[in-house]
Amino acid sequence: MRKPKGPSKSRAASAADVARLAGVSRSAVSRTFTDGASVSTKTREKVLAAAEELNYHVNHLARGLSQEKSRPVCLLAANLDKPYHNLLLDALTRQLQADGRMVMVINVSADPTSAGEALNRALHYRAAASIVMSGTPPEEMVQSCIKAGQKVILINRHNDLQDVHHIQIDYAQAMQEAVEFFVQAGCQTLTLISSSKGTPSLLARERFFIRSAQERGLQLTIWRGENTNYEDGQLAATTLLSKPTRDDGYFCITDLVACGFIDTATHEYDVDIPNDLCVLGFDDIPQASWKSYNLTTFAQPYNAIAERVTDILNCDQVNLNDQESNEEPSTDAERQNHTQTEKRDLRSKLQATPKWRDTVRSTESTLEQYAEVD
Amino acid sequence: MRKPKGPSKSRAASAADVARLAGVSRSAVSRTFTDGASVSTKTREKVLAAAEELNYHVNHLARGLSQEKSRPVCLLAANLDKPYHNLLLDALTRQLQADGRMVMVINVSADPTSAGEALNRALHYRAAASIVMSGTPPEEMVQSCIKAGQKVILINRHNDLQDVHHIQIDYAQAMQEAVEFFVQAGCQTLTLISSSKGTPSLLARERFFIRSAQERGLQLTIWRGENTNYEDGQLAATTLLSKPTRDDGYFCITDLVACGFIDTATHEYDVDIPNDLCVLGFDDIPQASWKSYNLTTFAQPYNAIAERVTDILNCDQVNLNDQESNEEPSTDAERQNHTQTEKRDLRSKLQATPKWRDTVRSTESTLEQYAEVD
DNA sequence: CTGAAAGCGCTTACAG
DNA sequence: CTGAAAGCGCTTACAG
Repeated sequence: MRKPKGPSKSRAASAADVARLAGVSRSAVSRTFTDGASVSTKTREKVLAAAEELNYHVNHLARGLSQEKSRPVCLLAANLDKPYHNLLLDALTRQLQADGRMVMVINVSADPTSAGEALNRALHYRAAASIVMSGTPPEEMVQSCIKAGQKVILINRHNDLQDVHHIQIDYAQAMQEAVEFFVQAGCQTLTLISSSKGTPSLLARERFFIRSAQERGLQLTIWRGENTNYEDGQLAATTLLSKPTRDDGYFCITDLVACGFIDTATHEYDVDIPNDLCVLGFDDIPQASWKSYNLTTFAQPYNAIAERVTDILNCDQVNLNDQESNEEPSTDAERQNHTQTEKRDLRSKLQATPKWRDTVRSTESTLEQYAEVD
Repeated sequence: MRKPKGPSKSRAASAADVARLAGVSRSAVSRTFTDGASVSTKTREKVLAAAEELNYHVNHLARGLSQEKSRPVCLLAANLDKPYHNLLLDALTRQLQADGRMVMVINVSADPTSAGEALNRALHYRAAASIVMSGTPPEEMVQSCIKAGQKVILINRHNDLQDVHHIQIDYAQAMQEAVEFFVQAGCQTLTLISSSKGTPSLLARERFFIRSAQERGLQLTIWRGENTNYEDGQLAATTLLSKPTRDDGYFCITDLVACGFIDTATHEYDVDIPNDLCVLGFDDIPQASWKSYNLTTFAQPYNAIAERVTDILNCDQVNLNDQESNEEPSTDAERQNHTQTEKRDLRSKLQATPKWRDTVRSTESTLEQYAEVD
């Protein structure tokens, strides 16, 4: 009930206020709230009491001016209405928070220039890092960020930029397993339902699927819709199932496409999956396990990706572009090698794991081989 | 190729650097990047050129120390893997960004204490506002935020806290329309499938639905699952459809529940919707329109909510808790009234709009009355 | 362990 | 229109 005196001008208390009330220097206050700093128990308690009374909270905005760790991390995300992106966003925000990071999410709309604008914002807020899970920022913006001392992490979107960190899924193995699924189910002819969007991960999945199908000597048709959404799957079904002959198996490049394909196949073409034909998806979105779909698919390693991100953030390894490094200079060959190795390690860890469900005809052996993981 | 001299210590350029290069004072630099400030064209151009060369970007972290507008806004969100939350998050981040705000998303997990921790973070980062779309932060934390000069906005989660801004949907009307749907479809007995979670918006929907059903003299059963997810809908179907007699209509408190209910009803109980029974959902998540569900539901006014939020952020109306206001003092009655009016206005604007689809038996008249909105 | 001082980058009166 | 100066809140050597 009793109101405390003093500047209640609805301005938050500062370290100076606390110092005054506790009768110590502002350095002492600062030390009390700094992890490894040396303060006597007595001082610390006085400070803590004063802080409590004034409802003091260290201003991380100000702290960020000198400490890199309390600077924000930017997350460039798009398609926030799509399940895959949500799952990744969920995993990333959890992990980054647990790591003590403040994460600012930048919604990168379909507008192709917005990724650049987002990176610009990241620059303005002195982000410790920019994590790109959607969009393709222009190369010069990425370079600006790196020059400003920022780490840039690209998730599932390989390009040839120097000095950026990449986190990628090993699509080669997943696509090989995908083809194997179809083979086990007795499929001879396949259709790959993809998109002409041409994002890096789409292209990678396509390439490896095609290669694996060829290796297995299967006949493969490729169909590409505009996007990778439910509607694209519907259109694929309408187009492909009207043809005089149907294939044995259909690999949908995303689960969303698979859901649309299955719905139209089932409700409009009276197709019985997996008896008439086999369907496979990718992403393991929640809907894939819904009864109407029960889709065999591949789960992205969402949590592993998120852990990778914090690993990268926490290694204060000198930026690769710091050419005039004053550590023991290594030869170009060695540097190259080290980077190579690191990339390979990283890649080898992130595997998409198969989720066996009922849209591919099963055989006992495969069921065993690909037991549900969790 | 040629490297510029100077401190390329991978430290970003500061206003001082720019001033030096341009041969002007740092005030001039500051003014050049401040909207209404007065700088001569000549100075501005020199500054701009120097800034360009040094790749200078105003440090918003530092700016936030004195300017409220460039301070971040915090968004407390949970269930980032659920469609409703994604749609709202999408709308909010878009709108806030368009308004020039930096938005930091805090993932409030199921842990009940995490909402408080999140608000604590908001305090540390001197957020201009905290927007709560999930979780129930403890009252004292909310008060701390407000005392620190922060605006607190609660979305769809009414409570009795003073001085916080509320954005709410008018569930009364939506629930009345829901009951009307069932009546039009010829239903006499209804079941309300809800959850025992007891969040404010759930309770409000329940209350108004019950009231409307009573007004219409319908027989109503209430069933509550643990949550409001797909699995809860499945369990509801298993439980309710095993009973000796079934009701005519089932109102699912969320679309996710409705999807689970429909899937189990269709695939396990061989129910034909809407001929055997009618189903209604709430939220209009993307899956509601998928062919397997084609669910009649109510769309949350996502964009209107987001616009409301920025409206609140941009009105610099003195905080309501500033009791010793030095404006012309108004009577308590007047203040009260004003707040009331504002709340009513706000509420009247945000309506859930019905989306007519095929899970309720239709009659021509209702089809006309509730034409698809967009 | 502790305090005075300089520094991080900005903005905003205040004189000119 | 312009610059010197004080202020926003913090941290981090530097002496003691």
